[in-house]
Amino acid sequence: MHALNAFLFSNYGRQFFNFSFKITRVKTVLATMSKHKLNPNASSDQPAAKKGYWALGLIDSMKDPELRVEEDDKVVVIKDKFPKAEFHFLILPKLEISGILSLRKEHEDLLKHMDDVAKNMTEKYSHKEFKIGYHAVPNMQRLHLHVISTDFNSPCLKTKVHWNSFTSPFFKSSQSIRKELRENGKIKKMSCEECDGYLKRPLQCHKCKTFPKNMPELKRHISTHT
DNA sequence: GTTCTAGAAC
DNA sequence: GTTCTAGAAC
Repeated sequence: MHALNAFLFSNYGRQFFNFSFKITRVKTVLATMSKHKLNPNASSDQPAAKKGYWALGLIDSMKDPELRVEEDDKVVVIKDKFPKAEFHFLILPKLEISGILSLRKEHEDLLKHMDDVAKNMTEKYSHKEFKIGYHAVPNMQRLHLHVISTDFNSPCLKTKVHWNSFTSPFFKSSQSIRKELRENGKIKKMSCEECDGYLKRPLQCHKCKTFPKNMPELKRHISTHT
């Protein structure tokens, strides 16, 4: 027993566990790859293979009964796994649409339906104010509409990018996306420069003209608005 | 998307 | 010395 303990806490022991941990990760990635059987012909804003297999996480989350809130024949509503506010839902179509850049005229009705489902969710929590929209450049594969309460009170809200992704023009309202699709038949890609500008811009309160100097200060500040 | 952490900022 | 963030790794 002493010998085992000595091994576990020795450098060799640590290295052994590090190694087996890495092997486990490789196995997980391989399992994910075979499970999703990535279709090379599927339309995609940016292939998951290019980003990493974590980008497929939403497709698994849709099936997770722990996260699933409700569904109908066209969409699934889930709780965001790392909510950035007290209420943070995602509405995902059952149809395989990788993201907003894959949207076409034929999806107009689906988007209206997603919007209706979103509004219906907010009515359940009518004491709260919500934002309903899409990230201009999402990291996760599969179209998802964010329904998020504007308290932004959550331990998962940690970084400037988190904040700006919901409070700058990087967050495109469902209304504006639907309008663009209606008028142009597709959604124009936001340039990397424009994205970066929004995501890296200085912190600004979403309700007043306060510019907190860092995240802890921002979180203290926004708590005064509730 | 998150986690981890080096080094910047305080 | 501690807090905070940005960037790499996953």
